[in-house]
Amino acid sequence: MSPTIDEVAERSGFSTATVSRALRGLPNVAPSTRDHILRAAEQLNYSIDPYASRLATGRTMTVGILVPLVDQWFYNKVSTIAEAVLSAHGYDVLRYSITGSESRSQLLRQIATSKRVDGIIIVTTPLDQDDERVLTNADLSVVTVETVTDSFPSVACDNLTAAMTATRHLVNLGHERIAIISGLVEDPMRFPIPRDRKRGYLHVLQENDIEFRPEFDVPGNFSYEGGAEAMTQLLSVRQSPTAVFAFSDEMAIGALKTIRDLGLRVPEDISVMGFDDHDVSKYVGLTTIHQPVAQYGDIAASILLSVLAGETGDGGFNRELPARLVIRSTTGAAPA
Amino acid sequence: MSPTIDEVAERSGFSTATVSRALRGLPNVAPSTRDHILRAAEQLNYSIDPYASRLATGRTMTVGILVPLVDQWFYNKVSTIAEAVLSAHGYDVLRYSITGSESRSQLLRQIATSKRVDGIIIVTTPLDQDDERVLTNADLSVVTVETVTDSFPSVACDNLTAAMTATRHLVNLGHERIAIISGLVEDPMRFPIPRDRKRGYLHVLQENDIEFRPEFDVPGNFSYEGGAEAMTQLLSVRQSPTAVFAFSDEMAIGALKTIRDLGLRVPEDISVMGFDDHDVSKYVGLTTIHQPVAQYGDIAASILLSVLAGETGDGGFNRELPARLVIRSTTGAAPA
DNA sequence: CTGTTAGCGCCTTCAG
DNA sequence: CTGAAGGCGCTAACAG
Repeated sequence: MSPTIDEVAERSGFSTATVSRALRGLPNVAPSTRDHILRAAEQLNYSIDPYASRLATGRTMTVGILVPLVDQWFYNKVSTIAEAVLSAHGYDVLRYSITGSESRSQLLRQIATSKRVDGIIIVTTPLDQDDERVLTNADLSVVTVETVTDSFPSVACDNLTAAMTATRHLVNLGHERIAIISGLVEDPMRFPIPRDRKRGYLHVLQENDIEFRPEFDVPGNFSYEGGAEAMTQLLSVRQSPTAVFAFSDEMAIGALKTIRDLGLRVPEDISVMGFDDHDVSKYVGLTTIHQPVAQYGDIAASILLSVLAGETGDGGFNRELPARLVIRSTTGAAPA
Repeated sequence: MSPTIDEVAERSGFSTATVSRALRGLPNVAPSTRDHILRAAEQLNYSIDPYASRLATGRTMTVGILVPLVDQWFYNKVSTIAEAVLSAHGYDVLRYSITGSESRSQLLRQIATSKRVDGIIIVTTPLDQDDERVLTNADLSVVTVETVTDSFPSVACDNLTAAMTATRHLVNLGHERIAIISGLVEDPMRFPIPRDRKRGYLHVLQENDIEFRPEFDVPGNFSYEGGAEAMTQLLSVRQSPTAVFAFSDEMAIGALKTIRDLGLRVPEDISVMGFDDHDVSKYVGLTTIHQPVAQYGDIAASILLSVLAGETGDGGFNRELPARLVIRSTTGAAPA
């Protein structure tokens, strides 16, 4: 079996209490004593049992990351970065994903009662009053990404403005028949992001006296395939769009395939723009809105760390990061 | 504070022992008793403290997944799926990624002594004798993916054959100047995959009396960018290649960009093929070798689960899954 | 079928 | 600066 703290105590000639202090770097241990103990631990190849430690301290030293659908670039990026900074600070991280069957609230309640984590990063998922209360009552530190509440600190970009920028880009190119490939086909949770982006789109349409056509709003489920399907639907409309703004790069790329399979040219016949700036977008020449996804993970993790460290950063700490237009080759002047 | 087992015992009128048994679904509990206890637990919103439980049982009910560089499609896919099946079976999962600074062996040793996991899925990473011993001594159940040892069960495809298939496809199209964009620039761990694929490539070259040109082997680091850079290097060679076989789709896509930026056409001027069948590949029309990545995660998790359950499946259980050529539009006849 | 009694390995007062 | 002792919440024999 692996060595316990008692063996280290015995070998070093000190009590387990002193060994515990020494190993954790606490004060009130004589330097020579500490050396002695560290050496003994080293020789025994000893390592603190994290679970026993947790039981004794009440701190789990693990945090959760909650994402809606883990198999998307955005979520992978955010969680990967967050994991890296968290684990660099000694935390274990558990990824939770909301699958179809469990509702967000159930999962949240389960996490809250499971005594498994000290804190959690909630990505993109909206929270209602109940959810917030459950989290607060469970004494969990929480940070949200791309969703804001008035209870927890958050990191996000201004989706409304970003969508306006995207739409304006298209309008400025002379497009008037501009469609959107929006969010989820079924959206029981009412994700705020697609809504904000659509509002930005509508705003710019109105600003330019362009009438919104309901058939120009087709959901794409944030997937390649969904984007491709949405596009075939959009192209089947009489007076089909000359430009499409997809709410994620994956959907935009799906749309591109549909367009090209039909023998249409991009951007000569139709312009396409995405949102996110997926790692692959640069390589397929997709015009898009770049949002600092990696930073979301980085900053969210850092905030969570400081909250866990007890640094009471005056409560509501909502960071808004800039998004920007990246023009590549899938958008161009509207056809004559 | 959250309720403890004692409170449930008190409220239900049974001892903690019986409560423990009832809650875990163990036998030797009268149905009515169990009902009673479950109800009490429910009312208290009680949930077993996993860390206390771990301490008492010695089983952590958590497993690790070790990947080299987590920010790649392949690893995300494998680990996401594996996480899903593992957590469906009550396990927590911790992702470990080998970063530049820590060596594989260090990490492995750390994991082995950390007492944190019962088992681990090791993806793509080669293991030497020492590594294997460390893992075995720590009494960890291990399953490997895309790397085989004679100590642990594994899942993989036949990279040699798959690479031969890929190369033959190119040869059959009339190509003779076939380059590869291979693995890591620096490969201290000596990953077996790029080696196997290169062997397959060389084999087919030889089979067809095509001489291997060393300048036709450029590493691409398995990234979009690396693939793009490798391609510019390949195109700067006198008598540059008419076909390129990249060892991952990301690299192939990077290469495509370089080619097109230079005004060359694909596949008329140059053919490109990848490996993996990345989710995006279908949408960019990339010819590639499809390997069942999701299944790797699924099967590896299942095997690990059965090993953890003590089902001694006669030791070496090496599953080899089929890979297949998927012809799309980036490969074509060699230019005249 | 149920309860009692020891721990699991570590941390934390509280003395010294 | 160091040690003794009790307890974190749960499980595992062993009795009954």
